[in-house]
Amino acid sequence: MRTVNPEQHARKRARILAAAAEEFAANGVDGTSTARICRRAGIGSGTLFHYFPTKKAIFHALFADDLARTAEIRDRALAMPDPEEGFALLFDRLTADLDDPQAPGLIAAALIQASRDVKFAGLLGDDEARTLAALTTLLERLATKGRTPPFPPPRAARWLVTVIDAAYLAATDDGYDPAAHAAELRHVAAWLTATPLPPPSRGGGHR
Amino acid sequence: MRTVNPEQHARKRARILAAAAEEFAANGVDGTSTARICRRAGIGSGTLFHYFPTKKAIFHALFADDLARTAEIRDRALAMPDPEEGFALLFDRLTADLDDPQAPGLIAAALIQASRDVKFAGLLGDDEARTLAALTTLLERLATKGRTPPFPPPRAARWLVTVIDAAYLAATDDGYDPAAHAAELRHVAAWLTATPLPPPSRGGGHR
DNA sequence: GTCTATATTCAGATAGAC
DNA sequence: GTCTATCTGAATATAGAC
Repeated sequence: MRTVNPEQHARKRARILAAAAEEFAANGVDGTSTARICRRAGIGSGTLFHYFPTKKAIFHALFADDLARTAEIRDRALAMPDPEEGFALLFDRLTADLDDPQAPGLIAAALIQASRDVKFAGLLGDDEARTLAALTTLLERLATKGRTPPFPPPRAARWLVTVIDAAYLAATDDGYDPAAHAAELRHVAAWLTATPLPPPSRGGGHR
Repeated sequence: MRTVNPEQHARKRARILAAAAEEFAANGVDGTSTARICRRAGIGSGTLFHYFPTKKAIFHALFADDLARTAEIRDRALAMPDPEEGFALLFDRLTADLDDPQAPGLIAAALIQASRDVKFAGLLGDDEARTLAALTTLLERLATKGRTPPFPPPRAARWLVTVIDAAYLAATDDGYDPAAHAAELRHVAAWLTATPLPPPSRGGGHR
């Protein structure tokens, strides 16, 4: 009998997700029809529902894949003996997609989805809570080394996340220069955390 | 013959817009049916389309009303002899809706709409460009008084707007305290602009 | 009320692994 | 040769703008 080829399956799944991301980023969840995703992915509608049970599930998968990788890096950062290194690692991850032109649209779509889809809200909320906790811990460790940010660690962590989110949104502006923007963001983050950030580790984004 | 009562007309129009704002903020444009707006506004669908030609037009009106008032205040701020006072006035306006729970949803809806609706994108883009220009001018005037922000005025203005946008989005967090948040935002803004901001002028928001 | 758009289903066709 | 993964496109039923 025929068996499932995991590699092939994963490839096609990724292709569908890429097509869906483009559509969702441009038109939101409700503004995207499954037919458009199919057309862009070059498949029939039956195939789409062979890989994902519902349109909502496609959107969930798009984020779940990403959040899983973030969780990994978060743990790695917390396990590092040097908090400065850990902080830099996590910061790099959180800003890795700054040059992804789809980011603003996907964030907007996610915001709306979260207000209507409890499960999805939990997915995002959980991740955010863990990220805030990790950043707080790292900032507390840095504080014992004499680094005192303008706000107490939990609030500094909150503002850091806020500013990073803001940086993603600003990618909609015209005349947007990812490199210059990233450099400025490092400057703002350094002030917020009283921690100089080393130049970004080359190696590129991850999507 | 029966004539229109302008006051009554405006009242009902405002009521429809309020209902629409609530729905759009929670479900986005595509996720909101005109039927839901009608139900919430307590009117029939015929009435809705008597006041607005299309669903899109309702969304436009929601923002156009607000942007017109912002434009007014922007001009007033630029005309002030003391740039510090002008800056404070404009800043207060830009942050006036921070305690509006609908703000995050409406911003998300606007982001998606802007990517699909050229006219709407123009509406927002125009306003943003004017606001950036006004802030830049004010920061330049402040610079001549010895206030030197961490970035040159156009970039400092850009970051200020970006951070304010982000502050609106952060209003989705639980445990969100508008007052504390606003105070911290003032601190961040003061650093970004090298300008101490006086305590917010009481008088409340405007929506 | 009308008329269009669209998520999801289904009955079937093809083809690779055993 | 059989069994199942994979894929298709028409059919359905429902919702929603106007």
